[in-house]
Amino acid sequence: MSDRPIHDSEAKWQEKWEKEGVYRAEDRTFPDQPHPNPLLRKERGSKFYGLIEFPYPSGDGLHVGHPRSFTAIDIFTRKRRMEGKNVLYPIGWDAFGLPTENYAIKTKTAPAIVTAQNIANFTRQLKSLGLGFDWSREVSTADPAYYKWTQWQFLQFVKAGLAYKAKSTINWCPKDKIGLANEEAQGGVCERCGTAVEKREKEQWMIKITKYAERLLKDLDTVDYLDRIKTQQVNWIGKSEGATIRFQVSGFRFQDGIEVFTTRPDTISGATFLVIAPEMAEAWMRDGWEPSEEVEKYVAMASRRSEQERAGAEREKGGVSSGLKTINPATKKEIPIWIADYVLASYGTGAIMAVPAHDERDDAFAKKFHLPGIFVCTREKDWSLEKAVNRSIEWLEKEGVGKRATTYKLRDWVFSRQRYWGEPIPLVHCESCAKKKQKVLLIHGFEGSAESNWFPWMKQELEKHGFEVFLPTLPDSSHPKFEEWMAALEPIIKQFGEDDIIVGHSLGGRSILHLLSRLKKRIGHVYLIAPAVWEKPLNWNEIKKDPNWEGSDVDTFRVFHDHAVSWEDARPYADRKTIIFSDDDPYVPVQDHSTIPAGWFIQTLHQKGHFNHTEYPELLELILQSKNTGWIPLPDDQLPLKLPEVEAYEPTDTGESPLAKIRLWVETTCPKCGGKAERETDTMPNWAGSSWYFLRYCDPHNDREFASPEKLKYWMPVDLYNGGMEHTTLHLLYSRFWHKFLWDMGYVPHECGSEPYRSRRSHGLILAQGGEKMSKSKGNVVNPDDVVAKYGADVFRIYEMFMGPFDQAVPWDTNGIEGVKRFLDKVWGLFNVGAIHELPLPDDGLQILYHQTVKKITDGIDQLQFNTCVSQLMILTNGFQDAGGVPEEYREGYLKLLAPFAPHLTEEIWRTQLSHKDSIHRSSWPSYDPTKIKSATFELVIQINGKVRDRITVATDIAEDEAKEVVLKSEKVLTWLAGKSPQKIVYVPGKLISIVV
RNA sequence: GCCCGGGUGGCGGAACUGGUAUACGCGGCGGACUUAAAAUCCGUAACCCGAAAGGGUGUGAGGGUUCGAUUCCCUCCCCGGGCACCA
Repeated sequence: MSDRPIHDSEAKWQEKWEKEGVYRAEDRTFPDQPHPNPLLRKERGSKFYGLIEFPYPSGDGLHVGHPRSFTAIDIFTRKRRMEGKNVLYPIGWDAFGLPTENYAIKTKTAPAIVTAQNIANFTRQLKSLGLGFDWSREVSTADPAYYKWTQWQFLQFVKAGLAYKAKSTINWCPKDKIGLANEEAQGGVCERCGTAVEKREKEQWMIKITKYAERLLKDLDTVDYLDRIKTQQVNWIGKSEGATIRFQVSGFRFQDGIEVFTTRPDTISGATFLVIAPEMAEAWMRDGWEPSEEVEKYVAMASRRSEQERAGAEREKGGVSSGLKTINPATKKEIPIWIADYVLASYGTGAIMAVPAHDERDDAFAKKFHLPGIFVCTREKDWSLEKAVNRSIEWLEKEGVGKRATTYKLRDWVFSRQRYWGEPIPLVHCESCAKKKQKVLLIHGFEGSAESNWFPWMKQELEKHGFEVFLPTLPDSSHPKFEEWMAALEPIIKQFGEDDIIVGHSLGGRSILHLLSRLKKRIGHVYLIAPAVWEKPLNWNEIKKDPNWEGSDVDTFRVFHDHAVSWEDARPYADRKTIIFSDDDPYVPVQDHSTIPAGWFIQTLHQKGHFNHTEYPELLELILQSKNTGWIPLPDDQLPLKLPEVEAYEPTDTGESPLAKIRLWVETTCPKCGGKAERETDTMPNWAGSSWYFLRYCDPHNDREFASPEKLKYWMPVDLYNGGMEHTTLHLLYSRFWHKFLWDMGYVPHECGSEPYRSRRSHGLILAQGGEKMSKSKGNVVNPDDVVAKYGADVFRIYEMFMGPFDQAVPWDTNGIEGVKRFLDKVWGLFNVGAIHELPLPDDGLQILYHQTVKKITDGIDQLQFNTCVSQLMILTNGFQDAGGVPEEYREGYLKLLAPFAPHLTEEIWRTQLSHKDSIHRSSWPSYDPTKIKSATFELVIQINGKVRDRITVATDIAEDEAKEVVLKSEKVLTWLAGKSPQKIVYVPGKLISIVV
């Protein structure tokens, strides 16, 4: 018997597979309509998209943890391929990031060069493992052809008003000299180096992920994630429902009072004082409040303290009286206002009402500062908590002192990094554009006027914010003539430019589409509010009968409406385009991107009616997002904005990115006005490029779009996504959010669904031999290269699957791997013993074992139970060995079951010994015969008083009476019964008989 | 403190909707082959009592439901992970 071929054979097949394109995914067209609920959609159509978190190509090379996840999904996708699916299993590089930059600083090598070297090494390592990646789709986030689209997508956030620059307190790591997101500074220490973070004020780009909090929470119901992953997401989003209550402040010149958030408004009578966060007090001081010296001292001290110190071990509550008083609206009693840092500025409203009787923290604070803690229970004894809360909110709303409110722990995403090795943020700051006065044109609808609905209010509000507002009453709006309206509007728009804004309601919204495509003039931002553009052709006879339209001149409206509009034609002439629907509108139903082409940002406000009220603060808020800040997006044709080459990568002590030092790069011209402008010097975080890479895999070489809608429609959503638990809060949340936004914009086709991952699983860590974490400093790191060199890839793969349950942490065991090697040696031996004509014929036992194994592997892989799959394959292998060989009729099936686990060895046997031309990995998955899984007889277990006393072999289909009869005759049973008669006999078919005496 | 996991032989771990606890692998022990060793193969193995047949005990601890509990319920202990002054 020859030795099992390893290294030469493995390398040979790896090359051959690549040449033959065995793992190449084939782009096809979208075959069928997916079910609207992704959970029920299952794996639709002919495709299967399996995804692993693309690795960060660190200088240390592949860790043994990477192959655990990669091999698992490799096995899964190989099986799907053999089941006839068109499989996409791609690989790429999360290539931007700090370690590379730090290495570059140390060695004075360009990060791009370091990255290229690391990628080459990772590629070599991954290829040596025989993973069935489609290498033709390889992407790298640091490749300008890739980050062009990361930048472009970021600009879509800017244009939709979801990105903004704000001065915020950031977590500053003094060692790495970098601002960290809250998520990266958990526990008050830097995630990377463990140094305690400081608080610093810095202008940062932020993305409004909080706007998506509710959807990110609710849509978890539509995906199949591991429960603990869902739980972590839910906790991270941290929704709480309750009320905001406004407390009037006597003697303070800000008339708005103080708003607090509480989940227990029913306890308001017990509120004996208010507490505000020091940051709030600081803000008041900036606005002119002059507190006592003591307060000033306290606030200054609190702002110096880091989050970590504030949340520190003892949690000794500090605070100071503000000297201000307010009135408890329930008891009408005067209560004091305190300032204390146990109240967080960033949660709720930054202020609380303290109810010592109900809240431990308030109680501790009250005791320490000798504040009153009266207990007044407003809750009727038999009310549930929910009812009490609801009643109290009703009372607050009736009194006009408070209202129902929901808050989330989730904060906006701090998107800026003051570092070199990341995507440059493609914005320039133009002083002269910032100063320009912007025009707004408000267009009313059918039967409207400058005095109707919310127009007068909106005009006034916008003027307060410095806009020049045009609000014409259009001719004869009850009997609108198309050309007359156009003639009234066109001269106004002719004065408009790329900074200006048009807002149209209903028929006015429809008119915007006409105006843009007629005038072909570029406008800044258009808002179509419940635009009179319907998804389906209108049935005019029905409209005439509709009571909502009663008394209206439907015929004239119809003539106007017959002038066709096109979303597509209008699209190029407005830089930003927002459509707003009300979700309960009698005239205009909510539309989505199945009818409106990509590029329009569709928002649905939870409003009743057709926007006929006099005030809409939400609309105002949206329009104010178009207010020019002087930050100008680069036009698409100037993307990618490439990272300039620099000599020194050190971040600066001032907190600015190294890019700020390159004046030649920073100084540029404004793409809008052509004047002098300066580039943004911050770069994007790692989370940016990894938020959409799964979309790029669908169409990795596209240079006109980040991915074509056709390809996205075919491949998305990802069917199975596996990654580490360390990414279940941040990466998973960010990428879900990013994807939802692109979906909202229509760039991800509607058919894909708004959730990127149909299912998400997680693998456990691989620990070092003793059970502790692997780390370089402990010197207990196992290098995959060494394992592959010694045993080959097949053994390495199977060992990693066999170690323990996939989702649990397991320690590496040098001895354990030997068993796997023996297993594959045995397999090889089975195909090398004697001549083929000496093969045994299958007996009953072997037949059952084979069919059971097929079933077990078929189900087991789908459930990611790889460890038990391997043991079952070992059992079958032992069975064949005992029988003296593999019976002819099981040879191919057996090999195929093994193929996903040991792709090289099985291919070697398949092609060399069984003389197949095509790869085993493109063969079909074996099936089993359910009737051959059960044996004709089984061992009936006999229990007497719960103890096993005998076993009798009986026919599988034995009847209950017959079984009982046989059992009661058994000698052992008679002995144990000792003459007594059974009180009860329980029969479990196919299993046992339990006799109670 | 709160929320998730998880505690099964010497070790990694199996056990379907409650139904023979310890599959498979490692390691151990005994044997075969060999001059010898390695490799391979065969056998053995939870613990206690017993020469054996056999009996008893046993899935972190205690209790409960059940003819029957690793599995379901209650209380508690330990380990791992996440969140943590979130009003």
